[in-house]
Amino acid sequence: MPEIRKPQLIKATMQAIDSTGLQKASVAIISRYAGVSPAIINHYFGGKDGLLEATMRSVLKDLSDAVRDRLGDTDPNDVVARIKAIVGGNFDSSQLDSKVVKTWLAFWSQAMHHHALFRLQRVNEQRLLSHLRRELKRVMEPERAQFVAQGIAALIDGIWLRGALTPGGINGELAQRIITDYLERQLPPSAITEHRLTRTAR
Amino acid sequence: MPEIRKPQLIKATMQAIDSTGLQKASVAIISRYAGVSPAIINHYFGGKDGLLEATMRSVLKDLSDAVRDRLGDTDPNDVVARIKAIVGGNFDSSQLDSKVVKTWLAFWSQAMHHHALFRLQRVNEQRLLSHLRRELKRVMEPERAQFVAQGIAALIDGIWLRGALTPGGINGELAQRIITDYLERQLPPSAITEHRLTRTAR
DNA sequence: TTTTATTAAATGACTATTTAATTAAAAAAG
DNA sequence: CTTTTTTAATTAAATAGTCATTTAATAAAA
Repeated sequence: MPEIRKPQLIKATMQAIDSTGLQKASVAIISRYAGVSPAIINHYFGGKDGLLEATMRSVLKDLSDAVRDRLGDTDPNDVVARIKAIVGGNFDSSQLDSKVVKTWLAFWSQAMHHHALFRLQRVNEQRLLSHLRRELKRVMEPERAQFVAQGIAALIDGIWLRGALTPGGINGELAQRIITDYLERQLPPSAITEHRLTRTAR
Repeated sequence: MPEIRKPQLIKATMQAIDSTGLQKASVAIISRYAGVSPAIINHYFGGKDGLLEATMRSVLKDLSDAVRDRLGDTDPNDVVARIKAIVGGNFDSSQLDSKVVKTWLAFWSQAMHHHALFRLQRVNEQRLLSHLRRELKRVMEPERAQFVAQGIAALIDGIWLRGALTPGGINGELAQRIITDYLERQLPPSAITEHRLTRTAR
């Protein structure tokens, strides 16, 4: 029993949001994108809300996967590389697609009035902070690590948000440069040395 | 002929967005907040779109005013103070109000599908960048000034966006600390000295 | 008297969801 | 294997409601 309809409808939801905005993404329009009857949304998701929640879950999972994959490819002791992996995951090409960007933003504003979406978004927000803090704590005091983590997280979201409004879209490469620059100016000299030694030693 | 209705309806629009979200902010609900008939929205704004555009204009103007006021109180030669004024304006108490934050975010996501709103938002985005760049160019090379301006702008928007999802709201004081810290690490030593001398000299 | 402000009511289009019916697939029984 | 029975998938149509906007009328102001 291959559940083909659910991903199909989630993709259609993102297409609808991309082309007309969440405001006008009615079940009629979404189901038309998927080439099925509107009633099928209720059958598989229990209603429009269920579909929207599932769509957001899907977007969050893709981001989470992109970060996890990149972290898996780094030396567990190379703090700088790991932070760059986290940043890179957030600016992965899968995250820069217009469909995905507009869906993200739509849900971000929607989350403030929808308990379920709010909770999802908040977990995601805290996870980014937690990932960054865990790495930073290895090269600076905890309090400072928390501070810098908030800075990096803000840079990620801010660059992403500003890019969403730019006609050309998000410049992932520039994003990496800005955040790497920030990170290097925050690291104590000892951490940079340690990092380089570690990398050389392997 | 005191045009009392327009600001009244704009305020009602923000109240509606604050309590139910833009999605459900119908002309019926908005006009109920204002205590008038729905038809009056068409009379004064030509339609719902006109009202939304006017509301966004109002929000943008409040931000612009907050920045301009603070810039007016600084020494034109004190670069650091002026950048802090720009940042401070963006985190002015008027900008941290729940009504305003939710309205901002709603329009941000709406702008992608609405020519008029997109243009407004983009002008605002570019103005922040331009303000920052103008100041930074006095203490670093133009190319670097552009780079740092993008960093500060991203930090402002990122902290603001993340704060919007936080139950406690935006922490304006922490925002200033993070951004000031960023700025100080970007300034060449000469600029810091210059700044301090200028301030002492007055 | 002419214009402006305001509203109640009507309009027609669109909303999400439900119902009932139909088709296709899977399971069970022969 | 077939045939029958049961379950799941899918839809067209109906429902009840909300949407923004228009119309026509009334009240107020100029």
